[in-house]
Amino acid sequence: MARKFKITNNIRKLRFFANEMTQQELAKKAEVSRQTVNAIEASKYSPSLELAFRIADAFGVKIGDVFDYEVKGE
Amino acid sequence: MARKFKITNNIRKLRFFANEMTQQELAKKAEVSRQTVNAIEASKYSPSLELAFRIADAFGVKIGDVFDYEVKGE
DNA sequence: ACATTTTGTCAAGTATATTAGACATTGTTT
DNA sequence: AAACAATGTCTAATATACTTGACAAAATGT
Repeated sequence: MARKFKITNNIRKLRFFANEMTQQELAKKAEVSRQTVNAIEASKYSPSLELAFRIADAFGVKIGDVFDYEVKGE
Repeated sequence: MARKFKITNNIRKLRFFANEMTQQELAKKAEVSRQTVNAIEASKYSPSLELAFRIADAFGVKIGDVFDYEVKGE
């Protein structure tokens, strides 16, 4: 019955540790719009796998270091 | 100017090592249609991050063990 | 206090992922 | 050879991601 997953991310923390990189800068590095970065950081929706990779790349980390997922309820 | 990425995957190999698990079975485990599994395995398009996580989960491995990406040219 | 930057948010449009149904092809089993 | 399972592929519909433009709110700098 369609287990539900919730995807979480550490974008805020990663920006902080990257000398408080701005959403705008991240957007530029990942070649995506600022609004999209904002929405993803706020978990409004989850990105495509492609964008997820580009974001990880912008921080120089692995995709698993940016995004994680949890199975909701069991 | 919009670097191009290509996403690759090891689904075929992972199915093989999982006792030749069928696309149908993988589809069921990842709660996705068989056609989608087929298309993704053949790199016709890349999945959503959510589905990428579910596929990794179906094999009991990390997302980076299923998908990888390469920067095209440079 | 004023100006500037950063973030949050909305709406409407475009692009891409995912679906179901159907059928052809290939490989396997009897 | 006939039956069956697995894969490949197409089409049309629906869902979700992503875009631009614009404006308000919050934070930061002078």
